[in-house]
Amino acid sequence: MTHKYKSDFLNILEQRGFIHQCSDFEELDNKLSSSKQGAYIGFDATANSLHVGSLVQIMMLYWFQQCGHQPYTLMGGGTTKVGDPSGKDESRKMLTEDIINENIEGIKGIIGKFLNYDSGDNKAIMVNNAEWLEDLNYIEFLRDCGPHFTINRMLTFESVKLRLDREQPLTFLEFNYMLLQAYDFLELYKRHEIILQMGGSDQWGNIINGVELGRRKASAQLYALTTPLLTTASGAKMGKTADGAVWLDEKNLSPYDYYQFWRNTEDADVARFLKLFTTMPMEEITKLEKLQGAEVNEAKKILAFEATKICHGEKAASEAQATAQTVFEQGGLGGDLPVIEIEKGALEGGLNVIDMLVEAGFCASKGEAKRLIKGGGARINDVSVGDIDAKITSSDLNDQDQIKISSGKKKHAILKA
RNA sequence: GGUGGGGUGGUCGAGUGGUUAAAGGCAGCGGAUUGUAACUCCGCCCGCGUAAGCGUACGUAGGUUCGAAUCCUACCCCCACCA
Repeated sequence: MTHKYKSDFLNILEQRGFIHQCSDFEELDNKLSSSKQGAYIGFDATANSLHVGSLVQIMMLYWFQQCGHQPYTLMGGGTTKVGDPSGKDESRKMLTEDIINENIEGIKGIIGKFLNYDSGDNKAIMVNNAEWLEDLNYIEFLRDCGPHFTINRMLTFESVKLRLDREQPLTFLEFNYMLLQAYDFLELYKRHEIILQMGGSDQWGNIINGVELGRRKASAQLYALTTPLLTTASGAKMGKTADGAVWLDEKNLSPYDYYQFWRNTEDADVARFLKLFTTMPMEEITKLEKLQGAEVNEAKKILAFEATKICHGEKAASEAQATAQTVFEQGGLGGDLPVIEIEKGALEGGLNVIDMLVEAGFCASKGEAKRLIKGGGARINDVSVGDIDAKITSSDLNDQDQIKISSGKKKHAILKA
């Protein structure tokens, strides 16, 4: 393995495919290799959870901490009230302070699974920009930061251009977002001597503004480092599935479903994802990368297991894997499948398959359930249901009083009497 | 404030009085193929109903008409130009 950089951190990121752009590789490398540094990533508080879209960034902070540096997570308690226009056609709905705070609590819990906030002299630290943005005095702020931003330049930023080009409104409120994010960087530098802001490639402009503000206001040398925008090999945005976002918390997405998300990675993405979303040594990944044809499934299992382990812990990952194996390789039932309790008595008269499909969450309406059956996609105990009037009876129970109900080949649930 | 343009199903986008539950694309779901992959092919894709059918739906509220997403009125919102 060749080492392009002096610092472990940049080498790891480089090897694992995290790097998209950096404002100054050489200088940053020097700083990172000479002493402990602080870096941060900002998180919007627009939802009470995070999904895999944020995972690359979190993993980057993970490595930062692993390399002995101090990671900071910035909660956008203040900036969320303004709303980042980056990559969006429309402005966000205004969120109330209560919701924002609730969201921050949720996000804290998730990041805590990836970073160590508890011990060590480089433990992760959480800050909230509401702390300094809330009490900002408008006139003071304008006089302080305003002169360093020209409208001419601001108009050239992607986030702004996108809106203007598409003739979508960009409010003055949102237009201010980039100033506030720049101000955050400056403030974090002053408070914690943080010299590096990381983020997705869509944040490049925002981060660079902070770098410049730091130089002008504090003569500070700050750095920007961004990750590439992640898409799947077939070009879709990462992290979207049928049922919506792939959340990182078990309340929104069970560890089993999380495991399955990774298990179903496209062939062409496996190696890339192993590097980004697991902490496996590069040598092992290189070996897995060589697998061909159906053998790729082995790599996918490892990817799914490792990724689930980091997020939900080893126990949950093992259980998810066991369930997946039983369900897909033996056609059985696994403990991690969703369970629907049913009355034994109800089976006497027979339960409508249609109702159970809706109950299991496979279909949003009875009509949809009927269509599923007509299309041959509904299965009871792995036998395709041919009749929309079909009923489930006690004769379908296995020796553990369970019935397997499936929609298609991948979605399964257990009816338990 | 004035003038002009526009608001259609998850999304993009046709549709300017009946044959429109609304073309087409995308997304999604299911089937075949397969390796729990990709590609390809096929079917489905507002709700209730086995079905005939009924109910809802084209910014909101009224109106004209046998009949309106389509015409009229008012209102709301967006865009452009002007002030």
